[in-house]
Amino acid sequence: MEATAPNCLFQPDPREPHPAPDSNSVLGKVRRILEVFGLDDETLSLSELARRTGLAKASVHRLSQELVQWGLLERRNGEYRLGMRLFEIGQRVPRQRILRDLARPLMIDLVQATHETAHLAVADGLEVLYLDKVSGEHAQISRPSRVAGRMPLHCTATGKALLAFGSRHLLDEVMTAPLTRVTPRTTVAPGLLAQELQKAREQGFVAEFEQTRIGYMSVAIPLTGATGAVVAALSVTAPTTRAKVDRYVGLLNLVGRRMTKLLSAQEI
Amino acid sequence: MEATAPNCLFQPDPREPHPAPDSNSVLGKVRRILEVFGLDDETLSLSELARRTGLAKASVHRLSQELVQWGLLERRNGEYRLGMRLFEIGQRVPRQRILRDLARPLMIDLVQATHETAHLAVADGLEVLYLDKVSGEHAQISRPSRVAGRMPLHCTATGKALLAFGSRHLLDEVMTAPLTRVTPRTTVAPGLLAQELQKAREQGFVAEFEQTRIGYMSVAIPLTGATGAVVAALSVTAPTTRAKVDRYVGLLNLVGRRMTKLLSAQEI
DNA sequence: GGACGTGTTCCGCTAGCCGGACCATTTCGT
DNA sequence: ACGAAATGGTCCGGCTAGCGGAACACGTCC
Repeated sequence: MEATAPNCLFQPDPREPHPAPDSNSVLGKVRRILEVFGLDDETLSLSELARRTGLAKASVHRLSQELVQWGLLERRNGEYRLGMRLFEIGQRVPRQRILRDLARPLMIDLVQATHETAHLAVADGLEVLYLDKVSGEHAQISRPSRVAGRMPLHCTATGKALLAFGSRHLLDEVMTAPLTRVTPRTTVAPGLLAQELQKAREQGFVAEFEQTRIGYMSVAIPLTGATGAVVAALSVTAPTTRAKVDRYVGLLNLVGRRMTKLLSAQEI
Repeated sequence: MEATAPNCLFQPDPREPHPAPDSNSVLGKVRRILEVFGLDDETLSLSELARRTGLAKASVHRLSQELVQWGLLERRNGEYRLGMRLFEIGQRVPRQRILRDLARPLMIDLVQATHETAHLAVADGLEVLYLDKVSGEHAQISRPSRVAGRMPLHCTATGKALLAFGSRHLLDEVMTAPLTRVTPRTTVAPGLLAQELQKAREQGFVAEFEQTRIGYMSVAIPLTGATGAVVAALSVTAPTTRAKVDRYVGLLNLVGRRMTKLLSAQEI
């Protein structure tokens, strides 16, 4: 009954969200193939695919053919890339779709009231996973936050909200792992983080200044589901020069109450 | 060299976008498992999964376990549902991401100018696949169009645009298959459809009235990529009572020109 | 009580997967 | 120009991973 693979010796990424990368099952190979496509690796050749996955060229060829037939992979003059059907199926995942559909109108309200950017995120592993993002009209240059992007839990406002109001177990996991420094102002001392979270629990919200990206700050609140457990977090991000924390907190609380009502009717 | 499976005898759906459903390979089984989750089937039990896929219970059990470990499936008190990682990988598919990222700001402009709903779609099989949707503030009740949803090519404005300006091969395929009637006003006569498409080619846009949904009309234009080929379509949908076709056409053409410039710099 | 339904485990058989070796092209490199 | 070294693609015997019927342990409903 001991799942969660025993291979904890891993350099590249300190504790990834889903363990067990090596497995010579067919599914293991398929997994490797689909996951070597990075966020910006548009296309990969067959040889490149074989090299990165560590699989035999013949195996990659056979499996890729089948994946193309399914639509999970596409072929563009000899190169492979992720296929449209992957997007299609991905849009069906209920946890994401329900949260998104409920939150979207409220996020638009938030953005219209603040002219800044709103984020919706859930915890996945030791990171936040952004489910949606609505940008304000203020032209934002090269903001790297993107939908389905990830960031550490301990440096983002949404992450801290999920930690402060989420399960004890998750917090313990974060505390035992080393806290990576994302910017010079990122909280990397466990004690300090604990203080921040305690303050958050008292205030009901989290504010973070330049801990994720220099020049920007965020305010976040937790969103609770029908059972009362925290299921997601909602945030407003703004340049520090324009930061109006009190206003963001007021608006977020307003939106949060509406969201709680909507979520209590749903099964998440 | 004869790919594309020889099993053309299929009742359930007249020509589905991706052929070859039966295959006793591991990937074939996984495909069945992931695709029996309908648009609204939140969760399925193991037995239900085995029943719908036609696979042995033990096989479903084993594969599902591996899928849960990967994150493509999630388990909620005994029931299975599509997992978050599916959403995450799906957001990476380049064709969708590039089109969406480029079109999103322009779609927001469109919506702010019209207060109606904008759609971005591509052709997939004999259907349009909606990549994105931006709704106007006018409260729209129970509009079933959703992101990653599908509709026949021949009844929607976006679909007709993709047919009129797309590849000859695609048009032939649509013409040979029977044209399903979605509403009483749907064009089901091939000759009439051909006329509509010819008119569209002359005018540079497509308008459709209540052919997809009673009470609503749409105007669409094609979007051309770097090579000059049509890669997607953009539309405005409004209740027939508020329809201002000329205005929508003007705005769409404006946006279309900007989009063409953006797309010509990208590789789609 | 038994007759369902569920999820889970076991285990021997076999077919589906494996991957080294090989081939046909194209693209270098000097 | 000419190999050298890439590339994508195919073949096929060996073997192992996957298969699925059967049996299991629950819970639930007449």
